[in-house]
Amino acid sequence: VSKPLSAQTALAPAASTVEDVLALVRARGGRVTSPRRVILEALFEAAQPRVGAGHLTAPQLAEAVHHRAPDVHMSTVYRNLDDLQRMGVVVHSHMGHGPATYQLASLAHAHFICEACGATVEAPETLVRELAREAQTELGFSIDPYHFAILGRCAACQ
Amino acid sequence: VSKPLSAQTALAPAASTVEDVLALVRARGGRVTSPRRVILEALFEAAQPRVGAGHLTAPQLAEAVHHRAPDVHMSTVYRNLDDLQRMGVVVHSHMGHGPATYQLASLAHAHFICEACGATVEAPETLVRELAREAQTELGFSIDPYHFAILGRCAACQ
DNA sequence: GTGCTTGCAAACGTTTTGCAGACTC
DNA sequence: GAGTCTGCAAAACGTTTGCAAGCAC
Repeated sequence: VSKPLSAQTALAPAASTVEDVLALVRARGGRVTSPRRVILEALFEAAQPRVGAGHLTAPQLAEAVHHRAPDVHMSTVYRNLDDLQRMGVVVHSHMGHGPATYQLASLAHAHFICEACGATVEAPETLVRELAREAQTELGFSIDPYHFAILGRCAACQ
Repeated sequence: VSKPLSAQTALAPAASTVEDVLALVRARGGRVTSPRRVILEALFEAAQPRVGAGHLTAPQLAEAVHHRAPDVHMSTVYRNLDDLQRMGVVVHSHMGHGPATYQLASLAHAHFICEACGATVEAPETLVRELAREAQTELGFSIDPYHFAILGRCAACQ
């Protein structure tokens, strides 16, 4: 049984700047603090195509945060990730083994991960939607397609 | 002629008794020890429809093992799960949050898990096969459908 | 001022490791 | 006899918690 999701609000609509997200945070009863701002900045930075795939583990995020604000504590990072998820502006997913990764809700996408070379492939939306449709009609199940990566072997590694 | 355990071998064909699996273990270069036998017995027991869904976390498995053999150490459980996976007779998967779960390879199946009530729904093979086919034709990606559960909300909880 | 949020330290649960001795084949 | 496997102790790892002080609103 997973954590209570009852307090989870709807996911954030596309928000393209840190200040957009902070406005959402405020609108949803959260406060704007400097650790929170830095954490969101780091998540935005990781989402830059040149920088990364847009998802970071909590330790990776903490390291990025420490470049700007060395005093932000690990536990603050975890608590913020939790809170930001409850506010619907961040989502986490499980990519292969190892710790969960976090990303901005507005940028969430489904993943395939190659077990051999570690490559991550973004799943096309059509495929995701089709799976969602089938799970709904056949099982009455409404899937959360971004939460778990699908593992296997990429074209090059088969 | 002992086989290296470093390389993963093909998954085991249907093996319906502990002794069948142990024969496979021997055939693949593993030895038959009493902790190993007890661990497999516990996995078989969990697969009984009346007992459970067929998958246990490592701590759950350790507890079951301790009923029969209190001296089997936690680390032995982990090492055996590792070895048995390498020999292709056990697989693990990630079901929602929390630790990985292990099951007999011959009984592996894909899962949907309800985030609200925790119910686990076995995915119909047709659906799994279709997803596998699409991932292959559209992305050249060969999926391992049993490794990760798909989260969402079951019919009752939507 | 209220009460959300923070830093710190300590603990938690799961998993991995090094080692010497025991056991299977 | 060779090499796998075991129990033990210790540590690594990611994560959570209690608390008193600090800060946003």
